[in-house]
Amino acid sequence: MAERIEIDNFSIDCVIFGFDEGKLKALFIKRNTEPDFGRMALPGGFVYLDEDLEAAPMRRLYDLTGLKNIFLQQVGTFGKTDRYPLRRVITVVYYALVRVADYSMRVGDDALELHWIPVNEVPQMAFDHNELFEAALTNLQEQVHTTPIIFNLLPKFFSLSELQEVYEAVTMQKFDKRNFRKKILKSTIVKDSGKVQSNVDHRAAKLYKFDIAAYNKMLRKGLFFSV
Amino acid sequence: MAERIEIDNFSIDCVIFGFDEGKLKALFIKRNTEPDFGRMALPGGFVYLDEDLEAAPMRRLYDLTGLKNIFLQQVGTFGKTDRYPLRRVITVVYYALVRVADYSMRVGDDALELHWIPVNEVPQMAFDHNELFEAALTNLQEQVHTTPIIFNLLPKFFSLSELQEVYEAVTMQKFDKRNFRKKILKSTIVKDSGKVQSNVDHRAAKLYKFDIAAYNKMLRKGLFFSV
DNA sequence: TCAAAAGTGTTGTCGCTACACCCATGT
DNA sequence: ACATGGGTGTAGCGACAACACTTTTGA
Repeated sequence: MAERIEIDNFSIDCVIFGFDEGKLKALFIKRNTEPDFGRMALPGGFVYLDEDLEAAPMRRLYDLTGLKNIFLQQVGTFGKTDRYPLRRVITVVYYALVRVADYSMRVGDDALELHWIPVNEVPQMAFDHNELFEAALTNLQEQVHTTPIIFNLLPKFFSLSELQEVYEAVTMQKFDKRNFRKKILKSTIVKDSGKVQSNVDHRAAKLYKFDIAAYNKMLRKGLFFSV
Repeated sequence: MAERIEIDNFSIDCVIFGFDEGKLKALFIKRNTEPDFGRMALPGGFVYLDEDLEAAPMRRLYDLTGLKNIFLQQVGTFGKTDRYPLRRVITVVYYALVRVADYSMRVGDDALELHWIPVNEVPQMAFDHNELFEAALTNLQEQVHTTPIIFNLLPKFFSLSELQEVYEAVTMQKFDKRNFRKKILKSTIVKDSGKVQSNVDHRAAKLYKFDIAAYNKMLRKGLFFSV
């Protein structure tokens, strides 16, 4: 295969969110090249000339995590002339939602260190990456109210308590257990899977799954989901 | 001044919205070069290497309309490899909201024809511009529910009926007059200007103005505006 | 039997919707 | 006087928030 050409003033950066140990976390890399050697940064890279824009973050994500077909959302494009010190680079920011259980840590060709960090503990990053990260988090928090993307952070089968925990982690609010369950069940976007938890040392919870058909039908009728 | 360098695989396109004759319209150009000669298209252009990203749509808008400091919102970035026939071009879409009364039609260097067209009558456009336009319109319709950007479409002083008309044009819904007025006045985001309409052949309406200070205070208290 | 989390209803309040008539002004 | 849009209040209903105890299960 011929060498592919990168568009060298045009990049993508990814904020990879995952839900783990009751917290919303994101995946960062530790830079091993100048500039900003040793600083944390968002995983990113340049877009190939013959590659669709959305294919670039997909490719980067696959390289880093081994995951395919994960949920990706475009956040925005950042293009101040001085945002990258070496030359003019415009970047498109995406966020991904992954099920941490499915994830298998990889180390790419460049032997990057990877770190999952809770979203309220992210360090000072390279370049303008803190700004990019905040934009992604804000976008996620807005989306979550009107769209059921949060299911991308959960395994296929989940309890209502787990669902509530994810919502609480993302929105940074607490919800009342009874009201939360009423709202979710009334919306019909989840359905009983018939399964229950196993290997828990207390009463096993019922497991539900996301009902995408019911959700789409709801949207077509002009209703919106909201938590 | 030295010739400025364009990044020739990176452009911006603008959807310029205005409110006129009770309708939401947008400004289109008729292409006078190949490819797609004679087709309607969104006004756009390439980004200069030494120009901040947001400066590019501002510049284009000034060239076309003579307006500065107008409201601009980034919608998204489109980058399929085949979206532009001549070569790989990634484009960032913005929309602008203008007061049509302030607008003075200009014809640029390239003697482009400009047309204001109601948003439900837009023709088949060049390239993927219909898709870009739909993305902008959808974004505007979503924003309008949570943010008072719609005031950018109105003159400084406006009646509540005019405000209602704009909301109806943008959201494509009808509102009840009494309920609408209650909601707007309760929100405190408009205040009485003391003025009234003149040159109308019926009872003159009170004129209001947008109260940005009250709006910001409202946001800080964690409330959201919604129509 | 204890610990730990699952699961479950009711009441009050507030906000939204639906709805029709009189008022002021210019011609 | 008439035509045109400006301006106003209420009642019913549905959605949401607040709130605490019993049940199941495994250790």
